[in-house]
Amino acid sequence: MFIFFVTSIQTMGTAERKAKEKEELKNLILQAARKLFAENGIEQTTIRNIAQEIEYSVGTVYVYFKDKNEILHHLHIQGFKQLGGDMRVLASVDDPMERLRALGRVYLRFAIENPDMYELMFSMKAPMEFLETLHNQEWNEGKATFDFLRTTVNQCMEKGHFKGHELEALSFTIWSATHGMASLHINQRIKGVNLCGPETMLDRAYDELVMLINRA
Amino acid sequence: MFIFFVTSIQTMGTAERKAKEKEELKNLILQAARKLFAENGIEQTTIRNIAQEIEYSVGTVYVYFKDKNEILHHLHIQGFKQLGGDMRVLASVDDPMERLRALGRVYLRFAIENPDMYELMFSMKAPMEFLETLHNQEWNEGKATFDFLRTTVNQCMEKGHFKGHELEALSFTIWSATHGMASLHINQRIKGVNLCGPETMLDRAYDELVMLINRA
DNA sequence: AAAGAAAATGAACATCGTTCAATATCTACA
DNA sequence: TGTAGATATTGAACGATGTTCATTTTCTTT
Repeated sequence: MFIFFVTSIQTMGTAERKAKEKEELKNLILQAARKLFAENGIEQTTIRNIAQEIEYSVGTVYVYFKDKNEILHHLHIQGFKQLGGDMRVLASVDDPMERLRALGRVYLRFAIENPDMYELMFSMKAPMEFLETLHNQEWNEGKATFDFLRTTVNQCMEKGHFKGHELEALSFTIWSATHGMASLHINQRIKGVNLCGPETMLDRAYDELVMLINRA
Repeated sequence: MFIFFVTSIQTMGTAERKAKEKEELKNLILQAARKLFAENGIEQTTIRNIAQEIEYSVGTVYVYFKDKNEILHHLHIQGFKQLGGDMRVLASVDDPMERLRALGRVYLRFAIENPDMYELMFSMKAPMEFLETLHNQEWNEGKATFDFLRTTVNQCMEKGHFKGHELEALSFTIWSATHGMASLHINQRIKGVNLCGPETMLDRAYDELVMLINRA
């Protein structure tokens, strides 16, 4: 599919080096973007800020990324890699019910510690809009994360839990409940609704969910 | 605190009329904003659009509203009034468990039918940021809505359900689960995760939640 | 060393929310 | 009824944003 016009034996060496340099700069942009996100939030981070951070011009950023959505999409993938890593730690937990309960706590901790990243992954339009510009591209990151949950729920079922429930729908319900807590917390919708601190409320609420799940 | 300099007997009449006219124009702006929201979405709706819709200048909008956040906050209140009205219909349902189950369906239907309004009410920063600019102002809209849920859950407890659960935390958990479904649906995070249509998935997932609740 | 390819630049454009001096309209009273 | 003062409305202008692209700079090959 790709045709390279090779004009000499040495050309291939420099071409590889150039490709590596391009990749490095691309990563440098993403790294700067992520740093500025963590420092000032996504909304406050502009293309000009990113360019200034890596000491390149604005136009250069657009040489390496089609638009801001593509940058956000790449960071959204990085976020899923981090969350995936956090979740894989639980692979060592043998009892599926215990793993399921721990999974939600890992998920919630990730959301609380990386609120901007979480919003990018599960709320913002930008990364999904970029996904739509690609043809036939599916949301593999979300799929993989959900698969981990579904597999765990399935193992719970095999052990006799969740009788009468549907695997797919129940997994989605559990995801929804946990995501809902994270979402309401990040979007500051807990404030004013209860008396205790929002993080305490999250822990208590998750305990309630666990109680509901344990019964089934 | 407010001092009116009244210069004649008739002054009060015209002052009232003026106040009413101001109120009417304010409502006209909100009405136009809401119409444009429904037509083109919140993100695509600009102050200039709103001004053009009501055939006033841009500056006029800023005479009646401090900034865009204030407009969004007013519409966010309107949304809660509508949702509150939808929910109050269920006051006639005697059995609290039945009312609780129906409450979630009403909530989900509202979210699906008014996605932009829902986002404004439960996700966007703007209305909460405006709330913070006010002095000592709490999120009364959210409180009132949550109270309806908490009251219902409390009545369920009085009938012997949810033994061992905490009222406040369990209510929040149920809200989270339902909100999570709405949020994932509106933010297009269901696509690609499952095979069936997203709305079918929502119904199935809510049924699973109901099963969990019924057991407790 | 020079020509051609590749990379980097930053001024310029359209649009956004927002401001405010200037203008237009209306009100109250002689 | 006419006029001064209050009130309401205007829209050009500002700064910031994402984005584009003709131009310039740098690198590569011969």
